[in-house]
Order: sequence, then structure tokens, then C-alpha cells
Amino acid sequence: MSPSHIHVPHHCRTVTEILSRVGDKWSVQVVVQLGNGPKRFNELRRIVEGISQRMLTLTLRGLERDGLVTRTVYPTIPPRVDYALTGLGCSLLKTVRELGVWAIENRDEILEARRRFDGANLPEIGQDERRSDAA
Amino acid sequence: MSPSHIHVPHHCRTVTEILSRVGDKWSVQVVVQLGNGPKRFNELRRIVEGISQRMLTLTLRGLERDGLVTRTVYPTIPPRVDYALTGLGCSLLKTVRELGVWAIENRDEILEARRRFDGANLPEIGQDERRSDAA
DNA sequence: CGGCATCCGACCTGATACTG
DNA sequence: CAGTATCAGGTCGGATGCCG
Repeated sequence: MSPSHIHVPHHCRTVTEILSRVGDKWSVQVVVQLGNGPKRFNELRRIVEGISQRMLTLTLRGLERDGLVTRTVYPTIPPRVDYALTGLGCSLLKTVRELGVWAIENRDEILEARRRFDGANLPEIGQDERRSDAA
Repeated sequence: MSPSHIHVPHHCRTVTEILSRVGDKWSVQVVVQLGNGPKRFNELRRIVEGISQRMLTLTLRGLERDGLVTRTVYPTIPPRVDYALTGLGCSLLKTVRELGVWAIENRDEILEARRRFDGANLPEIGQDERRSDAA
């Protein structure tokens, strides 16, 4: 097996593709929640809260498509649909958590770097150009 | 440090924010390339190739802002600017590589899941509204 | 309750042209 | 070489309304 430090263009696309899913605004949050056990649609909607019905649907579809999540329909009335992580989803969750730990551990350093950068580069611009800052 | 399996809303935002950067189409690729050593602007442009000049600029700015990359200007003629990973950038690279490994290892499973899903859900598209929508 | 379709605005991106 | 400014197009995401 090839070591991870050599650059393989073929793999590059694969990785980028997966990273897109991970970087997706909601996918990871949903996966994390499902890590605590299966959830129903509106249950997820409440927990993630901030996600719209549309986005939750699309996100779940995407995750299901990639084999990360299973969708179980109970043809009752009212209908009930459970979503749960697959083995693949679980393994992704584990890996992503590493990244989460990294993020939390380095949060302060990043925030400080940001403050420093903003202060040094745009000290006299009244307009706010921040894109990724949470309000 | 709190275990990663308890959900802390505060951390949630932090993680999401970082994940956005990681999921960013170019950030990771640039970081990976810089992992092989400092690079000049157009050097990066050539290696990543596919990235536009604008996006490379924006990506590098973002990475610099987050303290992941350093930018060194040599006031020569013609100008020369080197970009390099910081310690923070290196540690991120290490963590992201884990994800890369995961992606490569599970690529086949994901692709197959996708094929299965697509085959099961959209077996007969294409004959819908063939009204030559060449707007 | 769970889900899809539509509309529509905000944002992201790439191409182009210009500067130091 | 490195970078900024501008503009047009595409995508993303939310709000709304309807269906099973």
C-alpha cells in the first residue's frame, strides 16, 4: 500500500470529494447526532436546529447516497422514518472527531491569529468583510 | 479536555467553522502542497492547477489569516513571495491526512453505495421534459 | 409527520483587465 | 511575478406551499 505522503492525483480527487462532504455545513453535524443513536426526521431537525427542512432532507439524502446513513421507513400513520449511521458512517465519525478535537484544541490560536491578521491588514476600513464569523 | 462524545454547543460552532475551512475546495490542497516545503505563488498555481489566480489568492489569505500559513515577501524585482506552513498548519495537515487516508480506503465502498443509490432512485430519467431547453 | 417542488436572494467562482 | 478590481454566471440555502 502506498504511503499517504506521496501525491497521487487519482487519490487527490477522491480525497477532495470526501472533504467536500465533510466540509459540508450540515453533514458532519447530522452524522455526529446520529452517532448518539438513530433519530427521526424532526428529531434531527430539532437537535441540529438552524438547519432548514430542505437542507436536512438534502443532507440526509447525500449521506444515504454515500452509504453513510440508512433510512428506515415505517409505513404507519403518521409515517415514521428513522435515520441511523452505517458502519461506514461510524468510521467516518471517528475520523472526523479527530478533526473536531484538533479544532477545539487550536481554536484559541486560530482566533488570535485572525484577530492579529485583521488588525494588521484592515485597521482603517470601516466596512466589515468578515465572511465566516458567527454573529 | 472534555471527551469528544459529549455535545457542547459552543464547541460545535468552532468545529463547524474549522470544518468549513477543511471542506473548502482549495485550502486543503494548498496546505498539502505546502507540506512538501515552501512555495511561491505561481509555483502553487501550477501545482494545484485548476485553481484560478483569484481563488489561490483568497485561499492563501484565508489560510494566512487563520495562522496556518506564513507569507514572506522579498522586495526584489521581480517580486518574490513565499508561502509556508506554520506549526499550526503542519498539525492540521497531519490531522487532515487521517481523513485523506480514510477517504482513500473507503473510496470504493462509497462509490458503490452511490451507484446503488442512483440506480435504485433514478433509473429512468432523461425522457422527462426534453424541450431542448437551450435558453 | 416526512417529504418534495418552486421561487428567489446571497454567496462563491472564474474570467478579464489593470497595477506595482 | 504577485496581486487587486470588477463583472457575469452558477450554486447554495432558506422560505413557502402542497402532497402522501
